[in-house]
Amino acid sequence: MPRWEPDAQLRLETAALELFAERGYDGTTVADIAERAGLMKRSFFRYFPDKREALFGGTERLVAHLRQEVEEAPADTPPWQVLIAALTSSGRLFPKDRAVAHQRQSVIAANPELREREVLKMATLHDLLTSLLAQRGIPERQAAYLVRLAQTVYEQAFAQWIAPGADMTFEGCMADAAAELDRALTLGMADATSAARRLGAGQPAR
Amino acid sequence: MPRWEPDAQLRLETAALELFAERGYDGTTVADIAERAGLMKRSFFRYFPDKREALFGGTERLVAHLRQEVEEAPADTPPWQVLIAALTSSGRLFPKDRAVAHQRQSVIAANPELREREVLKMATLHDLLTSLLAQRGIPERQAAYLVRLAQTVYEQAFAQWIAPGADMTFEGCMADAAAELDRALTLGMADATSAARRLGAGQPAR
DNA sequence: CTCCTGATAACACTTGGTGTCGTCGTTTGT
DNA sequence: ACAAACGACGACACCAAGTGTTATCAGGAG
Repeated sequence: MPRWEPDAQLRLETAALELFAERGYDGTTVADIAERAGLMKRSFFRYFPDKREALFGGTERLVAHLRQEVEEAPADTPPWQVLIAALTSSGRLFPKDRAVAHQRQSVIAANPELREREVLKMATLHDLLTSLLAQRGIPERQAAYLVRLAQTVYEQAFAQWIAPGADMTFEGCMADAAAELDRALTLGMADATSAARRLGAGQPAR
Repeated sequence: MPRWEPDAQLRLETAALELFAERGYDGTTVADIAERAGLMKRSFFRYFPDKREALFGGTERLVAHLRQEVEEAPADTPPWQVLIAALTSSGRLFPKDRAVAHQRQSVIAANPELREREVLKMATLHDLLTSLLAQRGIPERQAAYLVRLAQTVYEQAFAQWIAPGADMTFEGCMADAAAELDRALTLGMADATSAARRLGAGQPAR
């Protein structure tokens, strides 16, 4: 007979999400979370470096997935296609139950500290993807642009997928968001100093 | 004769930047900062909501500047041009001494907590600019894409401006970064589902 | 049976951050 | 010119996040 219940980390994650939803992030102490999970406050920090991380457990898997997808893509696949494919397939890592994802997102949106952490995760992902593209021979600053754009598509798609009501696969949401990007680029940059004019006029600058 | 020295906030900001550079962010307590500024720990929190904010004092001015620039732009100016113009002119708010900006950026880069805050500030700016564009009639999701792209140009330009060695105006850096964006869009998305193809075909959407 | 390992409780401690009150120059009103 | 309200700060108490350390006890290896 084991001395302690198994799955301590999972219990902590569940307890944290529940309590944040019930009382808010600020209204919940680490001791509260630990107590609901049947542990001591000190044990919480053996599983998570800080209080926020209890909500961001899935990040390592996402990082691993993206790294693998990009590294394994054929060398001649255009970078944009690599990014979109990797991000689209990462939808497999999402919880089966959209409601869980939605609740988690609500909790994050309700608290600046949590938003801060989420945004940092996206920035970390940005650095990762940029360096992976750089390894494929894409100039680093150009890679940075493509990654940022792809991440924004991803965020928009995720928001749409989460939304209650709409009943789409994540893949469908990604396709939608990418189409919207098309419109934004043609509409927004139509007569700026930028891509649209050069592409339209066939006149490479510089 | 005043009872206390004036400019307490400025003294705190200076002390914080110095100490973070000397001993690192973690190696510096709020009491240390307050002491160097000739105040008590409690007074620090009368000027800043938390320890990190001592490094981000300029944000309110930046927000005010961007809001004003976007709101005052003629209604028929294309959104991309509005964004780039607003961000470019915000270079006027930077410290005259590039070395100060560079040191500040080094301190931020050296600490995840500070990076977290910086990235949150950018996200806040993103929300602001997106809603300002939405007020101008740009569909919100398209606005989100344009803003993200413009912010990335801004970041790249700032990094280049900061860099020791290169001696360019911020305006010049923005132009450079925008040109790099051109190349990224043509190169990276050449045969994706996206804008480049449609633009190349001379087919304005909408 | 004993030793070792690993996960946990228990406890002390530092630091970020807040509430509160008293103090005393400064400013305002008359 | 004088009193009252104001404002910035010191001083102190307090809570919660996060860390270091030690003791405890299950199960596995020899």
